[in-house]
Amino acid sequence: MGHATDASTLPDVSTAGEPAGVVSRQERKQRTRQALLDAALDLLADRGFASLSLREVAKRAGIVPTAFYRHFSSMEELGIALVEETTRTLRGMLRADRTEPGSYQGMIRASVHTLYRQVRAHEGHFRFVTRERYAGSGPVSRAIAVELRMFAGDLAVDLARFEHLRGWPTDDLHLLADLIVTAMIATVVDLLETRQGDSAADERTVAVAEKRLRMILVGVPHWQPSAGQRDRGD
Amino acid sequence: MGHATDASTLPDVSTAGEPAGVVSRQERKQRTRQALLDAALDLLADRGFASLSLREVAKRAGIVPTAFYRHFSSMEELGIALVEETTRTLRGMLRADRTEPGSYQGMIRASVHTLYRQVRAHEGHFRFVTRERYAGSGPVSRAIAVELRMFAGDLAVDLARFEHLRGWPTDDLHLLADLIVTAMIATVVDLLETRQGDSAADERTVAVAEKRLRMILVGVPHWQPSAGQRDRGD
DNA sequence: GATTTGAGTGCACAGCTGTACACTGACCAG
DNA sequence: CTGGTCAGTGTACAGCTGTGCACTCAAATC
Repeated sequence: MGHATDASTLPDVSTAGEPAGVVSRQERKQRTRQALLDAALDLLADRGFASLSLREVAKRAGIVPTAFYRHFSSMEELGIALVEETTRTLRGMLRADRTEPGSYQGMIRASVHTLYRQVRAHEGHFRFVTRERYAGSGPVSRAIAVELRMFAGDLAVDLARFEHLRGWPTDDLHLLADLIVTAMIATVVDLLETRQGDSAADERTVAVAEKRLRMILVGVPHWQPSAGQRDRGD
Repeated sequence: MGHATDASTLPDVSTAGEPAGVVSRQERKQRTRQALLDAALDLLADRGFASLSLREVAKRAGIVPTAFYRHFSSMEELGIALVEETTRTLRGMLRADRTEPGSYQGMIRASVHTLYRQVRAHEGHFRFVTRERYAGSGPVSRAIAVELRMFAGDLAVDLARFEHLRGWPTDDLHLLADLIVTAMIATVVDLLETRQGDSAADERTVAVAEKRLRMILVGVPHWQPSAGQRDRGD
């Protein structure tokens, strides 16, 4: 990408109809930026983010270490960009899965399916996020925590539209939403542990994911909001 | 501990009634070993295990880097020892909390209280374990996974003694057990995020933990084992 | 066409890393 | 008293780390 023989940049023909090889300067920059993100993700396949060095990422992206700073002021900033990349579209997709609140069952199936497709399409991203979620007190973990809180917030709002949940206090609603988000994360982990390509195992994992959510939600109609504290013995 | 002026080793009086300063050789060794574990835990207060160097740990423990190998063949081995230290007593304590299966409520309260005391008494250990749980594919993460599976296994066995759960298939039982273990881990994380010393906040966190477990368990009597798949619309 | 901008280069530096090697000296068994 | 064991020492080395600095040279701007 740097000093090598690069025949793609023709002398004239400045702005034609967006051909593959010819690029503006800022487009070229963004391409290198993406190369850095992709390089980092590659290296993160079997290691933690903290053990990742700037030099390593730069080398794999095909640039010299010091050029890294033209794109990110630190590795942490790159990490945050990776978090954003992961959740950018997913949040909206999951919200869409709950637009018409029919049955829990339908909502569960749609959400799990969306999550499944998204994880399989971007394994590296989700492996990174689930790993870094608790891995330290750095800015990356904090960014992930913020994103997850937004997921849970979205969900709490949507849950409030359901029959049995209409009367629940906000605290209980958020507790349930957190429980569901946690279950979804567990599903992500399950999927990442399932060897890719084994579609039978995938179906099993998805079935377990749906069952897990049903198990959480089956109690909803029988929960008495914040009455609590009494030992009812069963 | 090494060449420094060490007045504690008196010339004679070999094996008296276990005074503090006088030690056998293997006892001295084990003391250094413990110093290494403690040093590692100190350093892990705000960083990931992977970013921990052998030299650093050795220095904080008061020995020279190469002496580290007298105790552990690698940092990974030390990490595994830390995992073991964390779960060694806890597993039995939690089992004891479920010896007489009275009510869910009692079981919940006892378990949460045990976990609470244990976390507060060994914050560093639990911070380490919750962080490293997903942090990579290394031997440490694997050791943690094994321990957690044992916790869940214990729990599944004990759950099988309860009224409504007697007829459940093993799969469903394990799913429920995993759900509960996950909730307990979430509680650990909550406790570690709660500033230590704020007893009011502690009580709130414990209350949330109990409520979360109740929310999971309230559905148990209404779950129809593996009937599933049908969309029952609520 | 002349000038400015800025992505990427190459070198340099101090500081850290794991670990090989030969060593010391206190403890312990004979 | 003698000799072996072994926890801990000190030196050394190659390889990696982040980042400062002066640079090139194509693209963008005037």
